Amino acid sequence: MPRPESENPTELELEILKVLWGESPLPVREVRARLEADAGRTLAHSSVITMLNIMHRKRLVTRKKEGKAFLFSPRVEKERVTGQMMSDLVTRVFDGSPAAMMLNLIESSELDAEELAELRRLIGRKAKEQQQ
Amino acid sequence: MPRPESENPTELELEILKVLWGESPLPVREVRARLEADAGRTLAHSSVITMLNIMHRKRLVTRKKEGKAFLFSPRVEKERVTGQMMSDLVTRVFDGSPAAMMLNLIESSELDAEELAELRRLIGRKAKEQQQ
DNA sequence: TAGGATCATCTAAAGAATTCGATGATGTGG
DNA sequence: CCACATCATCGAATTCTTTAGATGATCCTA
Repeated sequence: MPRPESENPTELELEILKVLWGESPLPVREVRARLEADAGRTLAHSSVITMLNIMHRKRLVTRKKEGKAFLFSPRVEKERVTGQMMSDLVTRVFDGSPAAMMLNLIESSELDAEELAELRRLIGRKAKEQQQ
Repeated sequence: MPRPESENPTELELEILKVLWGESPLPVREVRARLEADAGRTLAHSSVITMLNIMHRKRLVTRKKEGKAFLFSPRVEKERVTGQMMSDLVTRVFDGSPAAMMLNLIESSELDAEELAELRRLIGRKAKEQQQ
Protein backbone atom coordinates (compact mmCIF):
# COMPACT_ATOMS: atom_id res chain seq x y z
CA MET A 1 0.00 0.00 0.00
CA PRO A 2 2.81 2.47 0.57
CA ARG A 3 4.98 4.08 -1.99
CA PRO A 4 6.83 1.62 -4.28
CA GLU A 5 10.59 1.74 -4.54
CA SER A 6 11.63 4.08 -7.31
CA GLU A 7 12.53 2.54 -10.65
CA ASN A 8 15.05 5.23 -11.47
CA PRO A 9 17.97 6.37 -9.34
CA THR A 10 17.00 8.96 -6.77
CA GLU A 11 18.38 12.48 -6.70
CA LEU A 12 21.40 11.62 -4.59
CA GLU A 13 21.99 8.30 -6.28
CA LEU A 14 22.18 10.12 -9.58
CA GLU A 15 24.73 12.58 -8.22
CA ILE A 16 26.88 9.70 -7.10
CA LEU A 17 26.52 7.90 -10.40
CA LYS A 18 27.58 11.07 -12.20
CA VAL A 19 30.72 11.19 -10.10
CA LEU A 20 31.51 7.57 -10.92
CA TRP A 21 30.72 8.00 -14.60
CA GLY A 22 33.30 10.78 -14.60
CA GLU A 23 35.96 8.54 -13.09
CA SER A 24 36.10 5.13 -11.51
CA PRO A 25 36.87 3.12 -9.54
CA LEU A 26 36.96 5.50 -6.60
CA PRO A 27 37.23 5.05 -2.84
CA VAL A 28 34.54 6.52 -0.59
CA ARG A 29 36.76 9.40 0.40
CA GLU A 30 37.09 10.48 -3.24
CA VAL A 31 33.41 10.11 -3.98
CA ARG A 32 32.70 12.29 -0.99
CA ALA A 33 35.17 14.97 -2.12
CA ARG A 34 33.76 15.12 -5.64
CA LEU A 35 30.21 15.19 -4.40
CA GLU A 36 31.15 18.33 -2.53
CA ALA A 37 33.19 19.86 -5.35
CA ASP A 38 30.89 19.01 -8.26
CA ALA A 39 27.44 19.01 -6.73
CA GLY A 40 27.95 21.25 -3.69
CA ARG A 41 26.77 18.40 -1.51
CA THR A 42 28.62 18.14 1.78
CA LEU A 43 27.98 14.80 3.45
CA ALA A 44 29.49 12.96 6.36
CA HIS A 45 31.75 10.10 5.42
CA SER A 46 29.33 7.59 6.86
CA SER A 47 26.46 9.02 4.82
CA VAL A 48 28.33 8.42 1.62
CA ILE A 49 29.13 4.87 2.66
CA THR A 50 25.50 4.23 3.51
CA MET A 51 24.40 5.49 0.12
CA LEU A 52 26.99 3.45 -1.71
CA ASN A 53 25.94 0.35 0.18
CA ILE A 54 22.32 0.94 -0.71
CA MET A 55 23.31 1.43 -4.31
CA HIS A 56 25.31 -1.76 -4.13
CA ARG A 57 22.24 -3.59 -2.85
CA LYS A 58 20.23 -2.08 -5.70
CA ARG A 59 22.94 -3.19 -8.10
CA LEU A 60 23.71 0.33 -9.29
CA VAL A 61 27.40 0.04 -8.41
CA THR A 62 30.02 -2.63 -7.94
CA ARG A 63 32.70 -2.66 -5.26
CA LYS A 64 35.94 -4.45 -4.72
CA LYS A 65 38.29 -4.37 -1.77
CA GLU A 66 41.60 -2.63 -2.28
CA GLY A 67 43.64 -2.93 0.90
CA LYS A 68 41.20 -2.11 3.66
CA ALA A 69 39.00 0.23 1.66
CA PHE A 70 36.40 -0.42 -1.01
CA LEU A 71 36.62 0.92 -4.53
CA PHE A 72 33.34 1.65 -6.27
CA SER A 73 32.42 1.62 -9.94
CA PRO A 74 29.13 2.17 -11.73
CA ARG A 75 27.38 -0.98 -12.80
CA VAL A 76 24.88 0.82 -15.04
CA GLU A 77 25.72 2.78 -18.16
CA LYS A 78 25.05 6.47 -18.28
CA GLU A 79 23.21 6.18 -21.60
CA ARG A 80 20.97 3.48 -20.23
CA VAL A 81 20.02 5.42 -17.13
CA THR A 82 19.40 8.72 -18.85
CA GLY A 83 17.44 7.00 -21.58
CA GLN A 84 15.32 5.30 -18.95
CA MET A 85 14.70 8.55 -17.12
CA MET A 86 13.72 10.30 -20.31
CA SER A 87 11.40 7.52 -21.33
CA ASP A 88 9.87 7.62 -17.88
CA LEU A 89 9.16 11.31 -18.17
CA VAL A 90 7.71 10.85 -21.63
CA THR A 91 5.35 8.21 -20.26
CA ARG A 92 4.35 10.05 -17.12
CA VAL A 93 4.10 13.60 -18.36
CA PHE A 94 3.58 13.43 -22.09
CA ASP A 95 1.48 10.28 -22.25
CA GLY A 96 4.12 8.44 -24.21
CA SER A 97 4.63 10.94 -26.99
CA PRO A 98 8.29 11.86 -27.49
CA ALA A 99 7.25 14.39 -30.12
CA ALA A 100 5.17 16.25 -27.52
CA MET A 101 8.16 16.30 -25.25
CA MET A 102 10.46 17.64 -27.97
CA LEU A 103 7.97 20.33 -28.72
CA ASN A 104 7.85 21.40 -25.10
CA LEU A 105 11.62 21.39 -24.95
CA ILE A 106 12.04 23.48 -28.06
CA GLU A 107 9.48 26.00 -26.92
CA SER A 108 10.54 26.34 -23.32
CA SER A 109 14.31 26.19 -23.40
CA GLU A 110 16.94 28.65 -24.47
CA LEU A 111 18.66 27.21 -27.50
CA ASP A 112 21.03 29.39 -29.45
CA ALA A 113 21.26 29.48 -33.24
CA GLU A 114 24.15 27.08 -33.36
CA GLU A 115 22.40 24.48 -31.23
CA LEU A 116 19.30 24.78 -33.36
CA ALA A 117 21.31 24.22 -36.52
CA GLU A 118 22.97 21.22 -34.93
CA LEU A 119 19.63 19.76 -33.98
CA ARG A 120 18.28 20.28 -37.43
CA ARG A 121 21.19 18.36 -38.84
CA LEU A 122 20.63 15.55 -36.39
CA ILE A 123 16.99 15.31 -37.30
CA GLY A 124 17.87 15.25 -40.97
CA ARG A 125 20.27 12.40 -40.40
CA LYS A 126 17.74 10.49 -38.35
CA ALA A 127 15.12 10.96 -41.06
CA LYS A 128 17.48 9.62 -43.69
CA GLU A 129 18.34 6.60 -41.57
CA GLN A 130 14.69 5.72 -41.31
CA GLN A 131 14.18 5.69 -45.04
CA GLN A 132 16.02 2.45 -45.41
CA MET B 1 19.26 17.02 7.30
CA PRO B 2 16.64 14.69 5.86
CA ARG B 3 15.22 14.83 2.43
CA PRO B 4 13.81 18.20 1.33
CA GLU B 5 10.24 18.50 0.15
CA SER B 6 10.07 17.91 -3.56
CA GLU B 7 9.94 20.95 -5.80
CA ASN B 8 7.91 19.19 -8.44
CA PRO B 9 4.64 17.34 -8.00
CA THR B 10 5.10 13.73 -6.93
CA GLU B 11 3.99 10.80 -9.01
CA LEU B 12 0.48 10.67 -7.60
CA GLU B 13 0.11 14.43 -7.48
CA LEU B 14 0.91 14.54 -11.17
CA GLU B 15 -1.72 11.92 -11.94
CA ILE B 16 -4.29 13.97 -10.11
CA LEU B 17 -3.22 17.16 -11.83
CA LYS B 18 -3.55 15.43 -15.18
CA VAL B 19 -7.12 14.49 -14.32
CA LEU B 20 -7.91 18.08 -13.36
CA TRP B 21 -6.17 19.53 -16.40
CA GLY B 22 -8.46 17.32 -18.46
CA GLU B 23 -11.56 18.68 -16.78
CA SER B 24 -12.34 20.84 -13.80
CA PRO B 25 -13.73 21.62 -11.36
CA LEU B 26 -14.42 18.10 -10.16
CA PRO B 27 -15.68 16.59 -6.91
CA VAL B 28 -13.57 13.99 -5.13
CA ARG B 29 -15.77 11.17 -6.34
CA GLU B 30 -15.07 12.13 -9.96
CA VAL B 31 -11.35 12.53 -9.43
CA ARG B 32 -11.30 9.10 -7.89
CA ALA B 33 -13.20 7.56 -10.81
CA ARG B 34 -10.92 9.09 -13.42
CA LEU B 35 -7.80 8.14 -11.52
CA GLU B 36 -8.97 4.57 -11.82
CA ALA B 37 -10.10 4.83 -15.43
CA ASP B 38 -7.19 6.86 -16.81
CA ALA B 39 -4.27 5.80 -14.67
CA GLY B 40 -5.40 2.41 -13.43
CA ARG B 41 -5.04 3.64 -9.89
CA THR B 42 -7.69 2.37 -7.52
CA LEU B 43 -7.71 4.35 -4.30
CA ALA B 44 -10.04 4.56 -1.35
CA HIS B 45 -12.18 7.68 -1.28
CA SER B 46 -10.40 8.94 1.81
CA SER B 47 -7.01 8.52 0.15
CA VAL B 48 -8.04 10.79 -2.67
CA ILE B 49 -9.31 13.38 -0.22
CA THR B 50 -6.10 13.23 1.75
CA MET B 51 -4.05 13.78 -1.39
CA LEU B 52 -6.23 16.63 -2.55
CA ASN B 53 -5.92 18.28 0.84
CA ILE B 54 -2.16 17.97 0.76
CA MET B 55 -2.14 19.43 -2.71
CA HIS B 56 -4.34 22.23 -1.46
CA ARG B 57 -1.84 22.96 1.29
CA LYS B 58 0.96 22.94 -1.28
CA ARG B 59 -1.14 25.29 -3.42
CA LEU B 60 -1.31 22.92 -6.35
CA VAL B 61 -5.12 22.98 -6.43
CA THR B 62 -7.96 25.25 -5.36
CA ARG B 63 -11.22 24.11 -3.85
CA LYS B 64 -14.62 25.60 -3.34
CA LYS B 65 -17.62 24.21 -1.55
CA GLU B 66 -20.57 23.24 -3.71
CA GLY B 67 -23.40 22.03 -1.48
CA LYS B 68 -21.69 19.75 1.02
CA ALA B 69 -18.89 18.60 -1.24
CA PHE B 70 -15.74 20.34 -2.44
CA LEU B 71 -14.96 20.96 -6.07
CA PHE B 72 -11.28 20.96 -7.01
CA SER B 73 -9.45 22.78 -9.78
CA PRO B 74 -5.78 22.98 -10.69
CA ARG B 75 -4.05 26.12 -9.52
CA VAL B 76 -0.95 25.49 -11.63
CA GLU B 77 -0.83 25.46 -15.40
CA LYS B 78 0.10 22.30 -17.21
CA GLU B 79 2.69 24.10 -19.33
CA ARG B 80 4.32 25.56 -16.27
CA VAL B 81 4.57 22.25 -14.45
CA THR B 82 5.81 20.25 -17.41
CA GLY B 83 8.28 22.99 -18.27
CA GLN B 84 9.56 22.95 -14.72
CA MET B 85 9.92 19.18 -14.73
CA MET B 86 11.77 19.27 -18.01
CA SER B 87 14.08 21.98 -16.83
CA ASP B 88 14.71 20.01 -13.68
CA LEU B 89 15.72 16.97 -15.67
CA VAL B 90 17.95 19.06 -17.90
CA THR B 91 19.70 20.42 -14.85
CA ARG B 92 20.01 17.15 -12.97
CA VAL B 93 20.82 14.77 -15.79
CA PHE B 94 22.23 16.84 -18.62
CA ASP B 95 24.08 19.43 -16.59
CA GLY B 96 21.90 22.24 -17.86
CA SER B 97 22.26 21.56 -21.57
CA PRO B 98 18.89 21.30 -23.34
CA ALA B 99 20.72 20.45 -26.55
CA ALA B 100 22.21 17.37 -24.91
CA MET B 101 18.76 16.34 -23.81
CA MET B 102 17.32 16.81 -27.29
CA LEU B 103 20.09 14.73 -28.69
CA ASN B 104 19.38 11.91 -26.29
CA LEU B 105 15.70 12.11 -27.10
CA ILE B 106 16.22 12.04 -30.84
CA GLU B 107 18.61 9.13 -30.61
CA SER B 108 16.71 7.01 -28.15
CA SER B 109 13.08 7.46 -29.06
CA GLU B 110 10.98 6.18 -31.87
CA LEU B 111 9.97 9.14 -33.99
CA ASP B 112 8.32 8.51 -37.34
CA ALA B 113 9.08 10.48 -40.50
CA GLU B 114 6.14 12.77 -40.05
CA GLU B 115 7.10 13.70 -36.52
CA LEU B 116 10.67 14.36 -37.61
CA ALA B 117 9.48 16.66 -40.36
CA GLU B 118 7.25 18.47 -37.90
CA LEU B 119 10.13 18.94 -35.52
CA ARG B 120 12.34 20.25 -38.25
CA ARG B 121 9.74 22.84 -39.10
CA LEU B 122 9.45 23.89 -35.46
CA ILE B 123 13.17 24.30 -35.17
CA GLY B 124 13.22 26.38 -38.33
CA ARG B 125 10.55 28.65 -36.93
CA LYS B 126 12.35 28.95 -33.62
CA ALA B 127 15.59 29.84 -35.41
CA LYS B 128 13.84 32.53 -37.38
CA GLU B 129 12.28 33.99 -34.25
CA GLN B 130 15.67 34.30 -32.68
CA GLN B 131 17.09 36.30 -35.51
CA GLN B 132 15.28 39.39 -34.43
C1' DT C 1 -38.31 11.45 12.28
C1' DA C 2 -35.16 7.32 12.04
C1' DG C 3 -31.91 5.17 8.91
C1' DG C 4 -28.98 5.04 5.19
C1' DA C 5 -26.10 7.55 1.91
C1' DT C 6 -22.56 10.96 1.24
C1' DC C 7 -18.74 13.85 2.71
C1' DA C 8 -14.98 15.72 5.32
C1' DT C 9 -11.64 15.48 9.23
C1' DC C 10 -8.46 13.16 12.05
C1' DT C 11 -5.32 9.70 13.06
C1' DA C 12 -2.19 6.52 11.88
C1' DA C 13 0.37 3.17 9.49
C1' DA C 14 4.32 1.77 6.74
C1' DG C 15 7.83 2.02 3.30
C1' DA C 16 11.26 5.21 0.89
C1' DA C 17 15.02 8.62 1.08
C1' DT C 18 18.55 11.03 3.52
C1' DT C 19 21.64 11.85 7.09
C1' DC C 20 24.99 10.69 10.65
C1' DG C 21 26.91 9.10 15.36
C1' DA C 22 28.74 5.26 18.01
C1' DT C 23 31.39 1.39 17.75
C1' DG C 24 34.80 -1.71 16.40
C1' DA C 25 38.40 -3.50 13.31
C1' DT C 26 42.86 -2.78 11.24
C1' DG C 27 47.00 -0.92 10.09
C1' DT C 28 51.04 2.42 10.90
C1' DG C 29 54.50 5.46 12.93
C1' DG C 30 57.10 6.49 17.09
C1' DC D 1 53.75 -2.22 21.83
C1' DC D 2 50.57 1.74 21.93
C1' DA D 3 48.27 5.77 20.28
C1' DC D 4 46.28 7.58 16.34
C1' DA D 5 44.43 7.57 11.81
C1' DT D 6 41.44 5.25 8.54
C1' DC D 7 37.49 2.39 7.28
C1' DA D 8 33.32 -0.24 7.52
C1' DT D 9 29.11 -1.82 9.98
C1' DC D 10 25.03 -1.00 12.61
C1' DG D 11 21.43 1.34 14.37
C1' DA D 12 18.65 5.21 14.45
C1' DA D 13 16.39 9.61 13.60
C1' DT D 14 13.71 12.53 10.50
C1' DT D 15 10.91 13.87 6.68
C1' DC D 16 8.32 12.60 2.58
C1' DT D 17 4.91 9.85 0.16
C1' DT D 18 1.09 6.96 -0.12
C1' DT D 19 -2.76 4.63 1.74
C1' DA D 20 -6.91 4.07 4.37
C1' DG D 21 -9.99 3.20 8.58
C1' DA D 22 -12.76 5.30 12.29
C1' DT D 23 -15.61 8.97 13.38
C1' DG D 24 -18.86 12.50 12.97
C1' DA D 25 -21.72 15.88 10.39
C1' DT D 26 -25.51 16.52 7.01
C1' DC D 27 -28.99 15.59 4.00
C1' DC D 28 -32.56 12.91 1.75
C1' DT D 29 -36.15 9.48 1.95
C1' DA D 30 -39.51 6.05 3.58
